[in-house]
Amino acid sequence: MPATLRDVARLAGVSPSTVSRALSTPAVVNAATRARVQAAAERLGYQPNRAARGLITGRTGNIGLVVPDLANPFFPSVVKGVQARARQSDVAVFLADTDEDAVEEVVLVRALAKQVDGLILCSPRASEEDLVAVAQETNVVLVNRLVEGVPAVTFDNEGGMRQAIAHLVALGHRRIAWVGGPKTSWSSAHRIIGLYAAANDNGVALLEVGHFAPTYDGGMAAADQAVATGATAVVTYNDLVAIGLLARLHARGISVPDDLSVVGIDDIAMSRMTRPALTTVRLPKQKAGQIAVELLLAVLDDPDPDTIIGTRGTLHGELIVRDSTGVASDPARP
Amino acid sequence: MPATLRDVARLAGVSPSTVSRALSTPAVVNAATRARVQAAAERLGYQPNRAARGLITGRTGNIGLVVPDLANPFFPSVVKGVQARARQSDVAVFLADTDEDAVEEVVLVRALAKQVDGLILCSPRASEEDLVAVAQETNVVLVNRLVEGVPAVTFDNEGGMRQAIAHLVALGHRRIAWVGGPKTSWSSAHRIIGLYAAANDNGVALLEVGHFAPTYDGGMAAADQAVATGATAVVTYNDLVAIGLLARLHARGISVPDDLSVVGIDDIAMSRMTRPALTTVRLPKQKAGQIAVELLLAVLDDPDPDTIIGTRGTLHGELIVRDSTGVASDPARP
DNA sequence: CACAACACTGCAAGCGATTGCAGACTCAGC
DNA sequence: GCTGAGTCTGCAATCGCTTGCAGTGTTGTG
Repeated sequence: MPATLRDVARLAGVSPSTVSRALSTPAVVNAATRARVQAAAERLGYQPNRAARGLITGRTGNIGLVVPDLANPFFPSVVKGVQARARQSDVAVFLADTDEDAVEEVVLVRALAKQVDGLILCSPRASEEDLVAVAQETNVVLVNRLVEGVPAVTFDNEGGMRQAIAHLVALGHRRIAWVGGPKTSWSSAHRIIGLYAAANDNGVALLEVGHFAPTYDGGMAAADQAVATGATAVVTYNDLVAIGLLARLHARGISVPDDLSVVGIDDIAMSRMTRPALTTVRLPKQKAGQIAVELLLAVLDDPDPDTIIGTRGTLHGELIVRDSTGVASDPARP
Repeated sequence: MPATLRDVARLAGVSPSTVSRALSTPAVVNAATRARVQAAAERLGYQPNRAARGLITGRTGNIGLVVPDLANPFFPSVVKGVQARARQSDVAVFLADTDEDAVEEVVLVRALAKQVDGLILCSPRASEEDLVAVAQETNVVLVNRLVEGVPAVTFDNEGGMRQAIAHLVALGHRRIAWVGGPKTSWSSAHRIIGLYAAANDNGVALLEVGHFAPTYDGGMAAADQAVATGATAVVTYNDLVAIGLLARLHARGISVPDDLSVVGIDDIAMSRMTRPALTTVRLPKQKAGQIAVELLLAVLDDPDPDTIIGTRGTLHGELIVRDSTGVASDPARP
């Protein structure tokens, strides 16, 4: 039913090969012919059949995007960034949600790999070995995870943590608690490194309160332990955790920021809607998605390993001060 | 690099056609041969090339999913449902986000249509005519929107609204405000119908306060007008709007539910995290995604228009009572 | 004016699968 | 023992497009 290359060729009075060239390698065909072909294509509303093209070129024009959990508002933002950038380059994106399951993730990735030119793995939960293996079979770009030899776009965790600590220190905080994310989380591990560095530089005591699910309930679970540390401020793995923490603190009658300051990370939309509104480190999530696509496109055009190693983006966060942080309470008071 | 049909054929000592049949129409080939072929395929890790198959069968094994805005937590839930169900049937899903733009939506749909066997349009913003046109060119299933002759899965808006009103009436409310969604929203239009029906049956005065963006800011904007109606309770287009409304009410020192009760619709994850936690009508969002896939799959298998007309799912909502609703305040008091 | 260089265009061979048609073989029935 | 039905299997065409190679026509140069 839809017009084929032959139809265009017939209408333009040229051979199919000429049509093909006129459309995909315009430079190589005579200007007059090209115009005729383009007019014909236009008139017929010709759209090349992707399957046929893919069959011969080996490229599908599709990319895959794998995220751990769409219900976590962090990821939809990244997805939007990917979508928008991909559309500009006329590539379609397959989306897959792994439900935070590292095993499922690898299975899904393998399945998707066959149907796409490349994959963007956002905050993958899989092991480093698995990721390296996958990266060898397919074109892969990582987001929010760094693995030797695999192109990636990450956030400057250390810088973000430094901003958070500097802010808290300026408010007089000297004992700061850290609520960690999942044990296997790459970003959780790296955030704490930045945190220690900043804490050391500022003479601040950092109190770790363990690992929690990156969710509202995780935050609820962490709250009491965070309070028990005697810290005057707490930094959490992400905003969702901070929001859960806020809820539990309120339930216990602990006032934020009067008794305790809270800082999140991500700046999801919800964070400005809480009471008090959450101070947080804003991560350029959409931007990350966008850059990831650009990286992937670059890799596809030039799969030279040497070039790839260099292609790595680090995005900087920005401290957003809202109402959940205030001057340190007198630790002697309560 | 990957094994092809020929490779399998060579290894099994049969012709490619036999391999093809052994794998996709097992019944038609001799048991012994079939076993040999399957063993060979297994050993080579053979995976049929989708592009090649698609070229000849005209089916891609992919479906497209179009949503207005992933940043609205309602949609990720639907997407998850679609994903999960699609994966079971080994179909991949293309995701597209239209940014709430009706024009962009149609463009995107047309572009996607070429690469998929069918489309799921979730809460489409496009006009009825456009949707009908698209449905004629492609296999389409609608979610949260009804258009004559197009298979769809929708929510029982009337039933949901009845539950909300019944709840409020039981609490003594007799003047109830309605904060509408976007003018072009199908569900907004249908919710108000249900609302009027329920209001009439219960001798309740329904006060409309106009149309607002389906967002937190929309809710903020609507709050003062809702208060000005003198209603003792307000029902909003969705939870996001309710949450924005809650925030504005709090800023104005209006207590919920003491001074005013608030009911949302959707039950997004955020709704249990607000203060007070939001009473709302829970919509089975994931389920909707799942059913939509099943409908689409059914349509693909049997594109007979007569069958299609019948295939229509209505999902029922469930009132979730939390803390934003209480007994009606004495209207004379303020 | 002859010849080389160049710019276009067309032919035809695939890419990897599916499928209609016909040939080969088996087996039952007479 | 021969025919006909029935069961498998293989041949070859085809889906729509890309691309190496060869052929044609044009232009420039000596």
